[in-house]
Amino acid sequence: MLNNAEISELLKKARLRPTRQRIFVASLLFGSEHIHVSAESLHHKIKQLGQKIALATVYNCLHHFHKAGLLKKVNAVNDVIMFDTNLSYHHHFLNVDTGELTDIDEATVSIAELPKLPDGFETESMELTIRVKPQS
Amino acid sequence: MLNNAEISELLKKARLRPTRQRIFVASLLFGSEHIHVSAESLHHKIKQLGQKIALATVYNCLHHFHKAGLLKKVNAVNDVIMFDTNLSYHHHFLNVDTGELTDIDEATVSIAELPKLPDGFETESMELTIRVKPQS
DNA sequence: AATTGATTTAGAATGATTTTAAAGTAATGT
DNA sequence: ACATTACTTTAAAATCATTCTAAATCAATT
Ligand SMILES: [Mn+2]
Ligand SMILES: [Mn+2]
Ligand SMILES: [Zn+2]
Ligand SMILES: [Zn+2]
Repeated sequence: MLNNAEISELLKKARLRPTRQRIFVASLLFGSEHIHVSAESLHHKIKQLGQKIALATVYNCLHHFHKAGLLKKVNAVNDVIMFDTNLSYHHHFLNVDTGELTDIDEATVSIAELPKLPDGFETESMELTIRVKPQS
Repeated sequence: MLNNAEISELLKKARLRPTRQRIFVASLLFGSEHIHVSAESLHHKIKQLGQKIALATVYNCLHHFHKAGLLKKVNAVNDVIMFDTNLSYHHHFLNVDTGELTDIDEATVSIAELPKLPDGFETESMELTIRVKPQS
């Protein structure tokens, strides 16, 4: 629920030119509930809303937003890269049928022990994915 | 370290015809340490060993072995499907630079609490991936 | 308004995987 | 053994997500 001026401001702070396309994409991503999108899913949503932005631009946009720290890249699912507006450290349910991701409330998971890393390595990120499917 | 007769037996038990190609592929996968392979990496290894099996056959083989419960499919990494000869429930280090997977000893991780699943869903699998990179 | 460098875009290219369809082979019955 | 049958292998084409190319457009700056 941010207005265009606010979105422009947000983009400028991230050192991204507030272009027509970026403003529209950002309006779909930020300022409301956290969501998970792929380039394709976002492109579909844009078309549904009667706008026309090239698919390549959506890819560019998502990657730029990610580099700028506005989006988190989530483990690919079914060969599709998902981006997450929830930047905090958290885990996911993954619907294996649809590929849909749902955040897991971090308070409900606790990892008690962790193994030591291989020598000379450091952790980049850590994610628990619980793959779920409709009860059979 | 299985001989061809043992591998044939293993394939028959899995209701897979013990063809020349499957026997060779199985000999590379089973009977020694647990490994993680992609179709490409396995195909490379086969060529290195002076054998010639079509890449499509390697794909078919891995998928058949997976359906037969001989291999576990691990989350895709960098757009590449990895298969795991370690069938037990376990977690991985993922080298984000190379895509290489390493098993985490299950005894060194413990997940203390888990969230409740969405209604009508059941867990298919659960995996912790610790992405690691060379220390900077 | 002109310049400059970034951005957008359609379309081509890429790379992993899957599909097709034809040729080859394992299993089964005779 | 031989024939039959069903399954498997293979090269090549197709698919699909993503990236690249190069020309057109645009935002920011002078
Ligand atoms: Mn793919
Ligand atoms: Mn790809
Ligand atoms: Zn999330
Ligand atoms: Zn493993």
